[in-house]
Amino acid sequence: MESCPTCATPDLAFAAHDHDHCAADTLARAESLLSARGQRLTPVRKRTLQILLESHRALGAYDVLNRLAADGFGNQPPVAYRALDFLEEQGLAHRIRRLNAFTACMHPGENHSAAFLICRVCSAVSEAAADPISTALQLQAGGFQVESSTIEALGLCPACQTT
Amino acid sequence: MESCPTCATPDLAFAAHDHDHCAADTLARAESLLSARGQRLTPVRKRTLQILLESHRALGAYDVLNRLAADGFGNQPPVAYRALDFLEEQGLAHRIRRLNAFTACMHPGENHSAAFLICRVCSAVSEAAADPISTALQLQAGGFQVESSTIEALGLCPACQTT
DNA sequence: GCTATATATGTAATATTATAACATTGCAAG
DNA sequence: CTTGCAATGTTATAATATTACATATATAGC
Repeated sequence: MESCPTCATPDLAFAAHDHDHCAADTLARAESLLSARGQRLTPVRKRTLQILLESHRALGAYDVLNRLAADGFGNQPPVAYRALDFLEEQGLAHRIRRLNAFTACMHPGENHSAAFLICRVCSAVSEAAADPISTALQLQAGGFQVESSTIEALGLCPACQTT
Repeated sequence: MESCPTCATPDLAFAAHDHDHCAADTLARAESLLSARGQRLTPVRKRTLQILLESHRALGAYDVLNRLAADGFGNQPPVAYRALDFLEEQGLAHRIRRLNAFTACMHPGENHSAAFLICRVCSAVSEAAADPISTALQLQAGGFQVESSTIEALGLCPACQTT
């Protein structure tokens, strides 16, 4: 599947863009990735991903759960957590630890460790390239062997700095 | 106050060392810092810091609370959270988001943004210099203005790689 | 020393986030 | 088909965190 040039912009989340297209494109890429892996995007999982894709924000598991329940799925926590955990394992969603919340991955299939930029004003969450940061981290870590890293920045997105 | 050369070793937490000395030294530095700032290290706060300083691990707020209660302090969550929040504000403790837990700061008074190395085997937590990592992060962040960052690595400490 | 004020602590109640355990359903390979 | 595994539903509970308000203690100003 071809990657959309607009959607590949690094801080897409903070820029005006055709969001319907952005979400649809990401969902399509997710479906294709999963089928290539022999994994199933079941109704709850698909709906969960769609919910996350509606905005470039992080949603709490219970927010997701309420949405799912409203759509006729189960309304107990494991329903949401299982779908979210699945999406995370498959690299289609990320957990934002700072917020105890989840956000859709905007670059599914790409090398997956990401750094997150969280705007404290508009709550948008954007992914930045983590590679240079991870490299710096492993360097500082010395003899410690890094297996997975959490890199999250809280601050002001370009738009919210001026307002 | 003079900094202890042994205690200043970067991955102290993972190395064998005179821990009583390490803890006492850090506590003394904390007291001197606070008094210079006109802040009070009250009994609960001091005890909380001592509890954190007993090991190079992160403790959950409720673990701390149980210890405090056993020592005759209040046994409701705010008792622990307030002490921990105070210590964090003063740069004497850090919250490890990945673990929903807290750890004593081993370099109080120094430039206070840190990166954490968490050993998944022995649970030791060590601080690494965050500056080079923060620099890389701000660089990748582009127009986003980073105000505070969370940098945590999960992996294997030197000792646990060999065993 | 007193007293007023601000700071800190105690406590009750509750909100929020997350998991364990087990029953049921439904798809899929043989 | 049917057997087995993956996914979902549901109940219950654990773990983490905050709000709100009452009480106590320290300190500065008198």
